[in-house]
Amino acid sequence: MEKQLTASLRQYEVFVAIAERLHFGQAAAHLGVAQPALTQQLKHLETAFDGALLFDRNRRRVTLTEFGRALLPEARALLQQARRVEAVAEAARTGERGRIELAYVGSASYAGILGRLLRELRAGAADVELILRELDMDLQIAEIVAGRLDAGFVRLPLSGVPETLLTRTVHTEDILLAVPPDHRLAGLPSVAMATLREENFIFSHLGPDMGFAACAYQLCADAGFAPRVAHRAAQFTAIVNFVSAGLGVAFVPASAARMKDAGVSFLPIRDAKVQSRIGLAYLRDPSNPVLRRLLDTIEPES
Amino acid sequence: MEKQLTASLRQYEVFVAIAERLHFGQAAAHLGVAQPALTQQLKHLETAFDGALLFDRNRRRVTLTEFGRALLPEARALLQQARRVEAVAEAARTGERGRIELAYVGSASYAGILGRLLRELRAGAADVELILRELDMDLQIAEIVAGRLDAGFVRLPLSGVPETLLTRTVHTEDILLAVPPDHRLAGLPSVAMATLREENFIFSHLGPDMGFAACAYQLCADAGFAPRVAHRAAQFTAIVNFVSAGLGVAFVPASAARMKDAGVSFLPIRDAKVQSRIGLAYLRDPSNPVLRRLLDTIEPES
DNA sequence: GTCCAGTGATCTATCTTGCTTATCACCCGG
DNA sequence: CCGGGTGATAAGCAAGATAGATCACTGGAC
Repeated sequence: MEKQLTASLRQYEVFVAIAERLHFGQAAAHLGVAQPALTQQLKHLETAFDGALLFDRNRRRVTLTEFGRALLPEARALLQQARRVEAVAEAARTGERGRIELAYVGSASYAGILGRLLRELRAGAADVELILRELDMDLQIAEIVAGRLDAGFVRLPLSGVPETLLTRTVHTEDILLAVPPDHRLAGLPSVAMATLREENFIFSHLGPDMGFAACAYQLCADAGFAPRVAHRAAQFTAIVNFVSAGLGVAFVPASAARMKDAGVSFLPIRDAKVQSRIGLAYLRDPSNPVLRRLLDTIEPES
Repeated sequence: MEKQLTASLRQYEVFVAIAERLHFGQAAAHLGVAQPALTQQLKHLETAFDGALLFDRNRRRVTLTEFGRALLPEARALLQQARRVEAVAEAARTGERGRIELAYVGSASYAGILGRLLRELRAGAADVELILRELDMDLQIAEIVAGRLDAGFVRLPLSGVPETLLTRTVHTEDILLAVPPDHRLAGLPSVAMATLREENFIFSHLGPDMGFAACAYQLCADAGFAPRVAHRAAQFTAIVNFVSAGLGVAFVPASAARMKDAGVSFLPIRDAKVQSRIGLAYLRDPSNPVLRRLLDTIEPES
């Protein structure tokens, strides 16, 4: 049980108010209380300091004692810090200040999500510490549900996740077909899904019901066939490498086409009815004010 | 009427205590109160912040929310400042810290008073601001009585001063006779008072009942004559100059003999029964803790 | 010298705050 | 399913804070 504080903020407030005016009545008016309250609070403060007087009260004139003069700057600093705490509290409460921990799937970084995120977070002169890491979407979901991660950018859709896990689309892009340099389709301005029925496909390692793979399967299903999956890879960089090596063709998000890798062609799909969406996944009713503010900023109509 | 503070030191104290242990019971024990008090105080603090929760209380485990985490360092700083105020108060109360305004008569500076004063004030790692000025003793007394000066070094004795003005002797020294180079006594190892009856004297401008002049008159009275005062001057430097010019002889404190001015001789007085004393003059029951401490330091038996 | 306006201190009643004890509600390990 | 551990809640009490009325003293006006 450590040493207790003996004086209260209120008492310092009274002390400083009197010291600034050297007049009990005016100080009382400033603090919005009756004058006897000041006499009493000040007396308590003096008692806390072993009875040492802070003011000489000559009935007619109030002056600081040397003791009071020595204490005044420290008391002012204390009040300033108290106001600062409350200001920080207000900022932290509204999410203008604080910490947020986010993750993103690798392919989100191609889409310019991260730069936009930083811009959103800094909006309104906010002072937010951002902790960011790349993580596969299945791990992200586990971390978010476990409360170890505030939110994460994933490829939609999700499936088989708790209903407390919500998502909000933040980016939508077309799906392109990546073909090797020597492929029969290479060089064409675009392709139709129907012509792909017999192709060998490189797919993500994730199942057919989540993320980008779900969109890819949907494209094929819309065209009336099931894709023949020749290989699987975890990242689009790897998938594009596979395509480059001639092992098959692959659906990739448009942003992944920036990788002009070894002559791989990225062809628009004329009759694609789905696009790939990147979304922010988070738990319903987030307790982190920074996340709440981010969600408000991203889509104010919520 | 400015913005009021909404939370008390106690509430921050409770918040920090809980945050440091993440356990209400242990925090309560640390603060020396029962556990429900913490629940209540914390709730008050949260209410003050618009109801934003500072902790997640899962019955089984208490964890800081992001909001609480953001607030914690500021709250710690606030408590630290509060402890600092109390430490400064303690130092100021005991006079280890603060300000003191002193004066001294010019002749006190010869006697090494000022260096000693500084040493006393710095004793015990004290942090004291010293404001020091040279001032004639009559002005010093007026300033001290008016409360514009904490204390002053003067030549004793005083007379005609309020009985609330006390003095404490801090230095005692012999009185010497200053004679011109061509004086009949110049070069003698010492003089007797009886041989000075017919001399012309240079005296201080102050009356015969105060300070050094009082001692000088006493010397003559003890020898059975009244000195013939040929000239008066305010400072001993001027007096010695007069002597040097051959206008007369003068009594001076031994410390003034350091001025080896133009061949003036300073002769011990064989039969002197009085010495000159420098004293610190101050008002009874000084309110300035630094002065109180100085008085204790100078003469602890008071 | 006397009086009066101004100002801080004091008194008292009332209301609020903070604490305590007792008890409840809930989680979790055995 | 039970029992230990933990935070929340409830009720009562003591201390603290405030308002309003009044007192007591100062210092200037005249």
